[in-house]
Amino acid sequence: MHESSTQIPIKKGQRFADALGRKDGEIVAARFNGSLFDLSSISPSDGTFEPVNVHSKDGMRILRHSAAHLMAQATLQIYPKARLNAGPPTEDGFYYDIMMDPISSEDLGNIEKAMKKLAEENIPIVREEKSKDDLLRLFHDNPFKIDKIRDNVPDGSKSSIYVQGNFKDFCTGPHVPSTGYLKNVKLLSLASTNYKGDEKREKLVRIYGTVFPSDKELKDYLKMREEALKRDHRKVGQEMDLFVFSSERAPGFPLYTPNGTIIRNELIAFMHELNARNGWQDVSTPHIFTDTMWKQSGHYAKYKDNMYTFEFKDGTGYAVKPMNCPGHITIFEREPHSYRDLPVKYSEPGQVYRYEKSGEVGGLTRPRTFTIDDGHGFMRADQLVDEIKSIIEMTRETFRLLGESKLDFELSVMDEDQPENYLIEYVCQKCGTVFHARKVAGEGELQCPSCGSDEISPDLSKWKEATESLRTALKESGIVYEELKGEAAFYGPKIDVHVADAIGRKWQCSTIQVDFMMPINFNLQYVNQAGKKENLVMLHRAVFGSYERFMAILIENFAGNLPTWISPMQVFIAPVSEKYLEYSEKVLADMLKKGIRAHLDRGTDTLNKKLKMIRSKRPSYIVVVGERELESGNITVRNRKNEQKEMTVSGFMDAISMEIRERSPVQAI
RNA sequence: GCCACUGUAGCUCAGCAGGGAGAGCAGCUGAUUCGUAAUCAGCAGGUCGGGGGUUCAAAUCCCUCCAGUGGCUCCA
Repeated sequence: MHESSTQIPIKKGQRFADALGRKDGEIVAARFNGSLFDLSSISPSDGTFEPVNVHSKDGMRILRHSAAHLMAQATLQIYPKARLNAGPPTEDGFYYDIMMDPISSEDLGNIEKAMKKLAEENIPIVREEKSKDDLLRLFHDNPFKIDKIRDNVPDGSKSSIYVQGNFKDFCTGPHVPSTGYLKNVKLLSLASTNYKGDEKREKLVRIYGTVFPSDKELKDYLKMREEALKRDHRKVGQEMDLFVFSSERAPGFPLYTPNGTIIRNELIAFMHELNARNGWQDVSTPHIFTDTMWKQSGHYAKYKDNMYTFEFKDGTGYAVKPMNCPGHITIFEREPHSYRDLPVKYSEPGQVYRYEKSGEVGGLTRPRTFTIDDGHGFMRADQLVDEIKSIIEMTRETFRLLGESKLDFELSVMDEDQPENYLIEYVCQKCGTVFHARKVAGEGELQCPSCGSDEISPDLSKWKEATESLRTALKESGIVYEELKGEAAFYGPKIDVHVADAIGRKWQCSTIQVDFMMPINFNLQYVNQAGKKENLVMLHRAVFGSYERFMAILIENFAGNLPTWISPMQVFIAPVSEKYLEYSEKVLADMLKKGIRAHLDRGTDTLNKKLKMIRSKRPSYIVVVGERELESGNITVRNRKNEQKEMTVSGFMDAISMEIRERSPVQAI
């Protein structure tokens, strides 16, 4: 991205465009005193401004926001009855939400055509200041805009609209100077959404598109998008024969083939070692528990609709587990714990089942059963920071498996203005009882469970302490993170790590959650130094997140060309002809004996054909055996970069074994 | 769950203004015994997602259900 820091002097009352002097199609706005202005705007005072290049982050946002307006203009031309809601820029394009009759992807072409025509006409985009009353009058036939004007413009003050030809939109801008800047647009997809994300509100059509400063950049982007689709784990998984879905027998439930199971097992083995090194003990729990447990844990109250439940013929209610924590708690509870024992940390590859609504299921990133590398730590509050730091370090080590990958850390904290969303500690002012509760909307005021008084006051100190522990751990680990207010789980604050897939969608992988609820629900305590029982804190953590989702990201990250240690086919042996089968069998047997996942092609195809056909299975190394090798007793090895080398069998096996042992992301040969 | 699109052989896809269900690859058989991204020939393979309707006749038109894809909502 192009970031400039050139400063240009400007006088009060002068237009930015005039001060800029030269005509430069790359400059789309001006930054003055930290705010963005249209080039056609007048400077409010003397000073200097920075020209905003279209290739800068702000420049692209302005370009895309302007393209959203252009799309709205074109849409209104074709569908005059349409009503616009909002059209912001996104990370790689823009969208506009519009209330209109559903349209099809063919209609998108027409809108795009109309947009290009308007861009060709190079219509000036003009900002106009209007009073609130004028705004309400101008947009009287659009309830969404009226809402926005009422919400955002204080009485008696002014705001702006942007006008291009016969089109106007309520908007603070800034925008590019004219529609001519928006020639390289492409409409990408259609979706539906509801006003304010509320499914009870109006249904809107969302049209996605993108725009670039030049035709070449647009073409490059579209090409990149196409390439990304080829890396989709569902496609690669099919080619490599890793998993299957049976839409009739198990919709949304992945079944792993032998190849896929190899990847899964390697990941599980990695996590087993990482856990052991960090003091997490392996446990194993059943998939089904009686409903008494789910009632106690609170899962029934909140998630019963998303759980697979059934009643056995003896009348007992059961549920397939949607989470592993109650199981781990059941193990923890088996004996009393001294403060000296803590932390106690249990982990397991715990397979859970959650009913995801039909439109939400998809591939391995959102299946209906998945296996969490689930860990539950039982500890004292003073141990939180160190334990969280340790998990953060585990996260870093784990994601190094992907080579270069960008991790987004998020800290989700409570919104203190909405205490009803959280489980909070309350103190009764009358009798002094301390209790935990979650205010439920519409259920009236909370009362003290022992004296019935409603003179109770919330005590947020535990929440604050937990949040501060997470913050401290992040800071001391040197992590740059984003803090999201109101995103905390109802039982505690959390850290989430997001990783992007092939098409740029962000998926939550690692998570570290402080939990107040479970220790209360299950009355989990330890005996302190004074011999008194004390509440403990629970830490839920997953490093991969789920094996399914991590596998998807792993596949997409490497486009299926996995590091050798986790590659289902580490070596593919291709004899030049059947004459060399006997020698090939010997080479294969040697490798299998060493634990190398080698596969021999015993078919009668030509060498060319064998190599062509195995391509989609993405073997780490290809070994060719023919007359030369038979005579020398060697093999010819070809790596992923298509580099060839003749080696002794033992030399190759030593090198690849080392590579596998080290879980190296790069090839040794 | 909501909106749009899609569903034909193991895979990729053609056929769809109604009238014989097709191709390439994979598979099987035979010939070829081959040096780094497809040797040749033959054979076999399908309830056209399921159900209902319109029609003399439906893969094709209509309705409905299911599933998949992209979004929205949700994601303990």
